[in-house]
Amino acid sequence: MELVAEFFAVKNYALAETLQSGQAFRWKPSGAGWESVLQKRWVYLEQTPEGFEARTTHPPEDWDWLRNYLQLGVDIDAVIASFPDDPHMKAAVEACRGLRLLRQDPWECLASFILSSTKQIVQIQQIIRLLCARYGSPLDPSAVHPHDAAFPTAAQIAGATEDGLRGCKMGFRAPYLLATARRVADGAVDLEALRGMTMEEAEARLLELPGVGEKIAQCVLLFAYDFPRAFPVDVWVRRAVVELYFPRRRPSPARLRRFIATHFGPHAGYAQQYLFHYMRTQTARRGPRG
DNA sequence: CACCAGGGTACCT
DNA sequence: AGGTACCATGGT
Repeated sequence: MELVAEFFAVKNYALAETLQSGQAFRWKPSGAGWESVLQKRWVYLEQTPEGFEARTTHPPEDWDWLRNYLQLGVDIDAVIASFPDDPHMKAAVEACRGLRLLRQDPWECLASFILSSTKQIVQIQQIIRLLCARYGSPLDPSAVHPHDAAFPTAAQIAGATEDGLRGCKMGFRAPYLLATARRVADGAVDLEALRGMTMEEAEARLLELPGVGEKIAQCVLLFAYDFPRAFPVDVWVRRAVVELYFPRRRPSPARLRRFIATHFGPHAGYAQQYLFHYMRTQTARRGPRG
């Protein structure tokens, strides 16, 4: 078994924060870096002063799959420069300059966020670990960690039972994941077709799926597709926007939606991720109410 | 023990 | 359109 290594030069890429920022759930610390499984490949990443080093099995013809996943072509300074010029966004950027958005596989992203509802990130990671081990295809036995498995396909989950999925600790989310997996597996929904749609069309398709509401739809649009204005609003982001921008009187849901849709600019999704990270690290272990 | 977690759904006004 | 109970599970 042979490992292949490659160096990537990149500035302002906060690798650790990005991989643990609640977008993707399969990265775990390993040595001086991080490891995960992308598609059918085991991957290791380690930050260096000039960028980072990547290692993988199965010599790839090229590294485009990793460049795309890590979004190395994004000019993060231009993205940050597009944020609204207000003290709250400045503080969020200062808290972690270099936080990035990943570009994930649509099915893995969709399934992962169906499992995310009212769960803490560590628990989502645990559920997905069980799901992959029990339903995903094992990687090549010559891999670095022969027990690692790919994220299960929609067809693999569609072939499971609700009780079997509940055995992965996902509770009431099991019937949602099962029903959505069946719709994807039988072709009732084509996740690839969403790439050519407007954000509104793509969101409408996602909202048809069981267990997918506005928040999860926005997560998939932002983390798996190319919709930079998608803006997932979870409890942390809602708290951030309300406390920072509406300190006196809490806004009506309609007012809040209108503000979010207009205030954060063409890269609103990045702004959201900075606010999420800022809020979560500032108030870590201090309790939700601060 | 009470409360919370990258929510969605059914059902109420 | 806006509000609420309920849905499992594990952590604090």
